[in-house]
Amino acid sequence: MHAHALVEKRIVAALEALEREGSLPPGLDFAAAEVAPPRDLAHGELASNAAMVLAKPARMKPREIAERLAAKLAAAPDIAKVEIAGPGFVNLTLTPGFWHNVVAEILAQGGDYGRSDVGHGEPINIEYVSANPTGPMHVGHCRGAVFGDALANLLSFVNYAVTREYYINDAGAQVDALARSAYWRYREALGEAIAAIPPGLYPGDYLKPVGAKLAAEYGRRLLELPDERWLPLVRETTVAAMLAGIKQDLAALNIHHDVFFSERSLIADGHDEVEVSIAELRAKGLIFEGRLPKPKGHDEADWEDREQTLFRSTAFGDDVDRALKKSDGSYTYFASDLAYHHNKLARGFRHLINVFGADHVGYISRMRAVVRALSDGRADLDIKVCQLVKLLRGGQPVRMAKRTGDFVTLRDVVDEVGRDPVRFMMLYRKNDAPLDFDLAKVLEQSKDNPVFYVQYAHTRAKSVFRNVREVFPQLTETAPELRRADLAKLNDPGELDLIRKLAAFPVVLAAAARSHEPHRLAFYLYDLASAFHAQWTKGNEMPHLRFIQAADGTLTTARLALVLANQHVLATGLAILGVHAPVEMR
RNA sequence: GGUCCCGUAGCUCAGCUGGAUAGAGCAUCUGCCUUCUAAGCAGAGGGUCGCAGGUUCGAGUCCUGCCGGGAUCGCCA
Repeated sequence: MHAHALVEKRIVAALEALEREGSLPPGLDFAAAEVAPPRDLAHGELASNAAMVLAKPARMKPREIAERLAAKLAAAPDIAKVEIAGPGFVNLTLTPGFWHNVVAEILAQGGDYGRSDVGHGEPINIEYVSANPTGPMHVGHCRGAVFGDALANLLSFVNYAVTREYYINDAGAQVDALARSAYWRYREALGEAIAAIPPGLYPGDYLKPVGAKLAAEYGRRLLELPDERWLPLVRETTVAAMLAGIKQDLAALNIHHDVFFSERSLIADGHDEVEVSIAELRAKGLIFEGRLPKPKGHDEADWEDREQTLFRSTAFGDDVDRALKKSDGSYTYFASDLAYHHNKLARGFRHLINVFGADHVGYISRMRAVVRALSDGRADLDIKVCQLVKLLRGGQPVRMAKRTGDFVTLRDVVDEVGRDPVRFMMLYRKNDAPLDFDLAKVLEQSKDNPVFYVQYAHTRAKSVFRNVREVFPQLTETAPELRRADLAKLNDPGELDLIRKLAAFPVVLAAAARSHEPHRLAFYLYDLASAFHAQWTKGNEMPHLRFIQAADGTLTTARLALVLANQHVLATGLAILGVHAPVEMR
C-alpha cells in the first residue's frame, strides 16, 4: 500500500474508533476524507480535511472533530506530530522512518511501483487517430494520436483491460474520390500523359506509387472495364496502401492499435449492422420521420426542407435531433457511427473513450446520446477533444507543403525532431487547451526544454551509478546492498522532499487515469526532475551532500537507494508517456 | 442565433474534481563552475484568477447572467 493510502487508512481507523466510543455519531461515510500534501510545509507533510467534510453530516463543529481526531492520531503509528489549523485541517508530520519506507517500497516494486487497481481489470475501449485513409497522416493528427496512446498506457497501468482501436472510414464518397485519383495515377503509370488531377480529387504525389502498383498488378486490364467494375478493385488496393502508410507513420511514434475497424465491414456479407442498430432504437421509440429547423447562418438557397429519418437525440440532451439518411436515401456518416458504437457495446465494452479533434466537437452530444440510448445508460462514453496544434519554428509559423498536396506530414515532423520531443510536448499541455509546438525549441538541450529536462534527470541518475563504480564497484543498480541500505541516513531536507514527491507518484497516476488526463503525469515528472536536479546541485556548494561519499559506504548506499528509486519513477512515468528514458545524452 | 472549449504574472501555461498566504517555465534583476555532467541550481520583483451575482465553514475550481477569443452548426467525412 502506498504512503498516502496508508495515512488515509490510519485516519479512517481513528475515525472508526471515535465512532465506537461515541465521540462521533454512527453511520458516517468517511470516503470523502482524504489526505493531500499542503503547499506549505509549515502546514505539515500531509493534511487531512476529514474534520471539515464530516462536520455537516455529524452536526458538529469542524474544530471539535479535529481535536478528537488529533488526539487519536497522536498515538497512531508513523505519525510524529499532529496539529490543528485553520478551519479544521489536521496537519500531520510523519516519522522519518515512514518516508524511508517509501524508498524501500519503490526498490522492492521497481517498475511496478505506482500500479493500482483503479480499473478493476474491466475492459475499456479507446478509439483514437481514426484518420481518413485518404493520404499520409498530417501534423494535425499527431496530438490526438499521442494523447490516445499515452492515455491507453496509463489506463493499462492502473489495471484496465485496454483495447486500442482505429476506425477506418472506408465507406464514404471520399474513398471513391481517392480511388478515382489513384486511377489517374494508374493511367499515368501506364504512360498516358495526364495534365492535372481534376478538382475534387486528391492531387498529392503520394498516390503515384499506388498507380504504379495498380499498373504492375493489372496491366492495362482496368482501362477496359466500366467504372463500376474497376472502382471496387482500385478502392481496395488504394485504401490498403494508405492504411499501410498510416501504420508506418504511427509506428514512427511507437503507436500500435489492437483493432482496425472497417466502416465498410458494418454492412457486409448480408449483415447490415446499421439497420440492426436503427431497428433497436426504433423499438425504443427513438426513431421518427420529421423535419429539422434550418440552422441559423445557413444559406436559404441550399437548404431543402424535407422530411427525413431522425434519431431523437434531444431526449438525451442534444440540442437538435440527428439525420440518419441523406436525401438520396443512403446512410449518413452518423448512421455508420451509430452502428459502430452498437458494435463496440455488443463486444461487451461498458467503458468507451473517443479522442476527437477540435473540429469534431459538434459530434460529442449526439455520440453520447447514442451510447446512452443503445446501452440504456449502462455504458459510459468519454470524449476527449484535442485542440489545434500550431506548428512553429523559432517562433514563426511553419507553412505548408512538400510533395503531399498542401499539408505538413506527421512524418516530416517526427523525422525532423524525433519521437520523444513530439510525444512529450503533445502531452505537456491539457488536451482541451491549444498548443504551440516549436520545432526549434524542442531540440534545444537546456532546462528551457521540458523534454530534455526530464530525460536529463534520468541520465544524471544513471551517471551516478557509472561514477560510483570507481569507489564502490559492488553498488550496481541491482546490488542487494541497496535493498538493505540504512535509509535512516537520509535526513537532509532535500532528500526528504524528494521522497515525498516519489510518494505522490501512485496518487498522481490514479488521478490522471480517473480523469483521463495524461498531462498530469507529464507535469509531475517535470516537478520530480526539478527536485532531483536541486538535490544534485546542492552537492556543489555542500560536498557532504553529494550522493557518492568515498569515505562513507553506508551513507553512499543509502543515497544510491534514493537515486535508484527516483530513477525507477522517472523511467516508469516516461514509459507511460511513451518517451524514452535515456542512459546518457551526448 | 444554438452548442462546446478557452480567459490565471509582461509571454506560454499548471492548479491534485471545493481547501490554508494562487504556483512553474520564459523574460528582467542578483548570486553559484578546482564539481557525481553548470546540458544544472539558489534568490528577487511581478496577480482585482475576464466582469457581476449566487451556493457554504471555505470558490481560480460548482451554479446563473454578461464581456472577449476560438471551434462547430441537415445531406461532406
